[in-house]
Amino acid sequence: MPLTLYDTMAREKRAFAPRDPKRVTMYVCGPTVYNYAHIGNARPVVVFDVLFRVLRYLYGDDAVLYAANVTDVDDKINAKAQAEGVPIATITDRYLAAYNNDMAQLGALRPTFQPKATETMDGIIAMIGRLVENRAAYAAEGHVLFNTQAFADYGRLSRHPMDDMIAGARVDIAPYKQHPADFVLWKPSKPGDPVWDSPWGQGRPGWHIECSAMIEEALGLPIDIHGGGVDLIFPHHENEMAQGLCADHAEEYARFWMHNGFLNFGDEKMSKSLGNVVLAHDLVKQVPGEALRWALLVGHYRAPLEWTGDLIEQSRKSLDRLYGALRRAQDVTSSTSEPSRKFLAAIEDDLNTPQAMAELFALASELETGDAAVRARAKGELLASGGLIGFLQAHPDVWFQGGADEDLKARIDALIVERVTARREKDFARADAIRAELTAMNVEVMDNPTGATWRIKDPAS
RNA sequence: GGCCUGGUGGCGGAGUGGUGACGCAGCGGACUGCAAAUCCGCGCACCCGAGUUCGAUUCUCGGCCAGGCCUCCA
Repeated sequence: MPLTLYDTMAREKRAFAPRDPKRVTMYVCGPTVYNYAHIGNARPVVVFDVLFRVLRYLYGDDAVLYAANVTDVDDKINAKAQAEGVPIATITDRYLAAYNNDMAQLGALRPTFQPKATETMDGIIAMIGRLVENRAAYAAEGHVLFNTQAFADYGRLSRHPMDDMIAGARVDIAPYKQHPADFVLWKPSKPGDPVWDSPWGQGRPGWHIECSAMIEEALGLPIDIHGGGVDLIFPHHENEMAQGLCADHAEEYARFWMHNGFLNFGDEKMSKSLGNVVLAHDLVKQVPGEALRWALLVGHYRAPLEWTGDLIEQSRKSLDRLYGALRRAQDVTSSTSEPSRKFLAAIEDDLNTPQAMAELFALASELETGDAAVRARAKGELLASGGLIGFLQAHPDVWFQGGADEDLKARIDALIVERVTARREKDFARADAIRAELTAMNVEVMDNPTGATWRIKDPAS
């Protein structure tokens, strides 16, 4: 079963084969680090993390090179730095550290490369130079602009015919532009903002050029997969590709273009306990990161996703089901460490995570009801399948303990022991009293023939 | 106005030209000192209209609705 991916350029699913199976390359547009990332920013991170993991599984961990850039030159960063009276690096360092931390909580592996715009400045300037040399760009009034007329395929990715772009109501016509669709590669900085020297005067790069330069530097053209949110198709990816191709007279930029759907925020659906929390940075403090990851993958990556408190609740409960099955099967020894065929087939079909998750539940059922051989296989497949896309790697007890600290756990365990004894002696009044006490501590007791297990009922509250 | 997605049961969400995926919630039963979990079973969904077809939720056309993008903003 080959990996099939939907390619935005072709507008259809295509069988994926890397140019070089020993060197699979992927680039995804990363964050601008001027604030904490909101959960919408986390969607592409998680989606492409799944792809990263699948590629590593298929081609080997060392064969996959994944680059995600960090935009650390930006007006919003400048504004924040000025407001706080600190260098921009203070701002960008702070939010990049938080970003990496938050994304790790969502189970995202660190990309192989995480290039920064500020550290790619030489490459950016060199690339602009080549574009000017190739007559694909021109300097005017301290700006350098990309000459869209020089690139016949401009508009091909986004399917925006040139005429439309001129006819569009929101075209900004600046006097120094040769064509309304031309876009900036280099521009003067505003007073007080950071500047870099260039052959066209002091200034800073435009938004799109940094990605082109980073791809060239970190991976080299053409790359196998380029990812990002749908909102980036135009103009960002269109421009990025135009620059990259024209600078090097290259034929091909990205062999597969992949775009994840937007994450929308339901109007008033957020549950009370979660308020209107939309920052990933805040969410990971209140909800297990794995549940958030589940929520982000519960729909297909290309479909829009409505972000609601209910979605988060359901996601946590779905994981309860899976971890519950594993908890009840702690005495079972896995007989395999490979994902199930059905699971793999689903995930290789353009990352059909909803169907892959359904297979996880099917495996959980087998684990509950099968004979010894079935259970051993099901446990192994459940763990391996879940693990392939970043789930179910915690110990079940830890999942259900919901982050309780050692002191609390000790107190709960003591009560559990006491209650088990009371039940054994048929002192049900005492057993019920202890249950009530535990309930007051937000702990739910689950009896079984040999003793009892427990869980924190709602880690968020 | 242009381009592009999508409209599936109480909710989320796959999929398919012809026996209602899967999860959450709900209902009935088994199990259980109680409870939870688990197990067994239940609900008869596919925006509207026309067409193709023996048969369409699935294909075609039209309509309605929702969402996205249409340049310096990630």
